[in-house]
Amino acid sequence: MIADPAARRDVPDATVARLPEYLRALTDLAGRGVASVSSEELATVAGVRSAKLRKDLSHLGSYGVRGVGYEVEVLAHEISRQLGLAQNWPVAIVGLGYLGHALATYSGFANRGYHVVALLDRDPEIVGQEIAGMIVGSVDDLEQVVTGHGVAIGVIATPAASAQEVCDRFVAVGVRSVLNFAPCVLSVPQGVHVRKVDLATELQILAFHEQRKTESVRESRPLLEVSP
Amino acid sequence: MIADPAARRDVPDATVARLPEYLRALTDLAGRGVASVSSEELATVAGVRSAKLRKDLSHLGSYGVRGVGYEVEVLAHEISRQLGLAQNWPVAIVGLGYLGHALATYSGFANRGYHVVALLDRDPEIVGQEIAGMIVGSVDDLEQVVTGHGVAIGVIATPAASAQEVCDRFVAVGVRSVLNFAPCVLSVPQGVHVRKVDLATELQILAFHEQRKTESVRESRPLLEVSP
DNA sequence: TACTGTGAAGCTATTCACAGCG
DNA sequence: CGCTGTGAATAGCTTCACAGTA
Repeated sequence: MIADPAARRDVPDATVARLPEYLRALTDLAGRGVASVSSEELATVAGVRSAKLRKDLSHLGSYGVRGVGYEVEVLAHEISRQLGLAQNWPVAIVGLGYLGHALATYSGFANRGYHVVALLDRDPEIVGQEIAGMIVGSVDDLEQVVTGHGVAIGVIATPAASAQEVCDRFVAVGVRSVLNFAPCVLSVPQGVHVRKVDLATELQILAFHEQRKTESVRESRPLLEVSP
Repeated sequence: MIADPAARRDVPDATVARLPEYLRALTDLAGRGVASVSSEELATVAGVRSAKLRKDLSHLGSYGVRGVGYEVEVLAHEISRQLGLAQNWPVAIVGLGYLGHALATYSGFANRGYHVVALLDRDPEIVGQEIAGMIVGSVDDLEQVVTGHGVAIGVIATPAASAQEVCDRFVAVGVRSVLNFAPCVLSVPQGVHVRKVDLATELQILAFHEQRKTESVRESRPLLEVSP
């Protein structure tokens, strides 16, 4: 085995997706003065099963003490490091409708390793406004802003019709990570990461399950058969 | 077979999670006057592989024509039906900070089978304001509002500290589907569905990958070779 | 022919259950 | 002893490849 703490093991995507939640849980515990937790306790706070938590953490290395548990500070620091939260990533937000506005003022960003360095919009009514202590700039200056601030992550909160164009411009000046709130698929070259969040999608998934619950109560019979 | 409410592994979760995206793609195509698509074309618009699309659709039944493709209208209708979008689910939003505001005005909801019937907040400064054509009510009236409008889905956009309490009150008056934007884990009884969206989580996942890219550039060596 | 629908194979993720260690 | 870390077992998801069909 390798002693190098920076040794890059392969961390599964499913695990990566849960690390922020573990970090959030650990931060909560630290705030309440808890110094040490078992996998069972931490799993409860994070909303997963303890076996899954232990397996996930095992991909990062061995940061627990057998018979005791995990030191909250140590583990929080390690997860932060792996997520790269020490680096204060410069973020630019394009599109300052209500959602962009919400993102710009979201304290969760500043507190967790991100630094919103630019707000851009196309609408002359919005350009020049002050939001979250920053002046909204024109999307025309996107390239200059990205280059000037070394923006690493681009957030797209525009209508769907503009999203691909904004994305292309981000990519053209070197942005390789994009968070897309517009309800459309973005096409990007290899090596660029896009994550998509669609608020309506989430509601639709809930509605699917809600409908099943309602149906099974109404019909009180299995959904098996449909005659053709 | 018995009408066991737990006996529903009909449509896999992973498939359900993609149905809204397929529907969005189909709606786009319909808007552009396209009447028929192949799985290849639809998959491209939806951002997946055609084999996955076909497998997903096969869980809903057989709505394509071999040698031809899918009729856009027919397939859109079928997915809508399965997602329960004909039912115009009544939704209540609690917490009208910027995010709640964004959700209340999000046209994606009204257009896709949801009906926001109530906005509630705790802050007397916000109660009484008009947002998206509705008057914000007091969270004190939550029970009355939920019962009166038959709210099926509760959206929580409050700070983390209030989220569990709001959730408990939703559940106590019969809400079984909750969309949680607060950065905390909600505990709910069996049979209640919670979906969580955390904006900071999404950024952290991107940052993880961004960091890996940056590291591998800095070190400029392939990820394979690790000397033991 | 050109496409869908689907078994089967391959992969990834989760859970189990216990060895290993403080 | 109690708890972590992990191989092994299981479950779930994706991809392949082609049989089946309008």
